[in-house]
Amino acid sequence: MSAKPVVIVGPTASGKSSVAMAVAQAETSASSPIHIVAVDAMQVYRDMNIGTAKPTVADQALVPHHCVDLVDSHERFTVAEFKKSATIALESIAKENGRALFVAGTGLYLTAVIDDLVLPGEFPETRVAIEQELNTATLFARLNDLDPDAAQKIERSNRRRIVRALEVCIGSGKPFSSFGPGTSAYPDNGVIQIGLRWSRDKLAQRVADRVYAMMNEGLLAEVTALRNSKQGLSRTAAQALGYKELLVHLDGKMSLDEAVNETIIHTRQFAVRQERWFRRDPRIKWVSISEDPVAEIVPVVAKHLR
RNA sequence: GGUCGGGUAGCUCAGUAGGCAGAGCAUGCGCCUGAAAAGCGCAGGGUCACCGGAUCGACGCCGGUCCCGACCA
Repeated sequence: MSAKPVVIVGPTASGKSSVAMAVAQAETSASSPIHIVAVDAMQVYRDMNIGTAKPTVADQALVPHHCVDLVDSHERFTVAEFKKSATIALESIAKENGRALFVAGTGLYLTAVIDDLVLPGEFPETRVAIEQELNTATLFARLNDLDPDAAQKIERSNRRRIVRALEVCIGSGKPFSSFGPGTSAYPDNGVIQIGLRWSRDKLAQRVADRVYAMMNEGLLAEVTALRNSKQGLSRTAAQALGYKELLVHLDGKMSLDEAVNETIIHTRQFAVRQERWFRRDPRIKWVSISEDPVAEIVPVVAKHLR
């Protein structure tokens, strides 16, 4: 990494983006402007704006943003592309003598960048061959044979992780575990991370409020347009919260009310999963918020940006 | 008013020819390297509507009460 960013982490609907905007505008030293980098697996897709809570055009005009709108919504996108884009963004920010402020909701993407995860590469033909085997237990046994260290860290029912580990072992000829300690190493990387923490009840309320607000802003129309586009949505984009559920509704398999309620539940669950991911990282400085994230957090972030 | 269903976990519902009460979802907790807004695991949770009866033993059988639904009048 060229320059050390300051990172704001927190679950969805915690108010990360508004904090970042406020910080960036408060710190308008012309010599070293703040750039916001979105570390978010869904804001990378163009034309998915309302449901991903993407920074608005107005916000993007006020403060330079990075890692937003990187690909079309029918395209495949993975951590590797993200890591590349974020690295390029950091370089260009450094070149402009700016300061990078990360707004991070996707833990894996953040780790990939700030802890410089080594991505072992992809081996598509190998993967296809592995996928032929339908019995996950058999795959697990094979992995346990090739790379016992990796197998030990994976639940034997987690087909997804088993397949990927096997893909790397067979494709690269080296054990998956030889590529590094993984996502839970938490090395001292010098990056300051500040976490926004809400009580569960308040966060749940904010999630529900935000989903209703998105509906009022026209999320249904946005999803309808994407659904009608010739290329459709990529596998990943089609799983985005709010989009996934509204697509089911548009297929006539669920009422609109149900789809909205499901979106609220799934978003709440996602927020909890994000909290669980981030709270394992001992390097994060947590700040509890009771009412107003901007008022309560901006001073903390600003202090670290000096 | 009558007949027939039904009342079991927060929700939707299984269940037992009487023998320690189940699933899915939700909730809590944990895991996480190319789909990560994804994926996987573990856990808590019940006066089986209420009252009485027969039985060694009742969520189940018998009698009554109260609720809900459908149909009939």
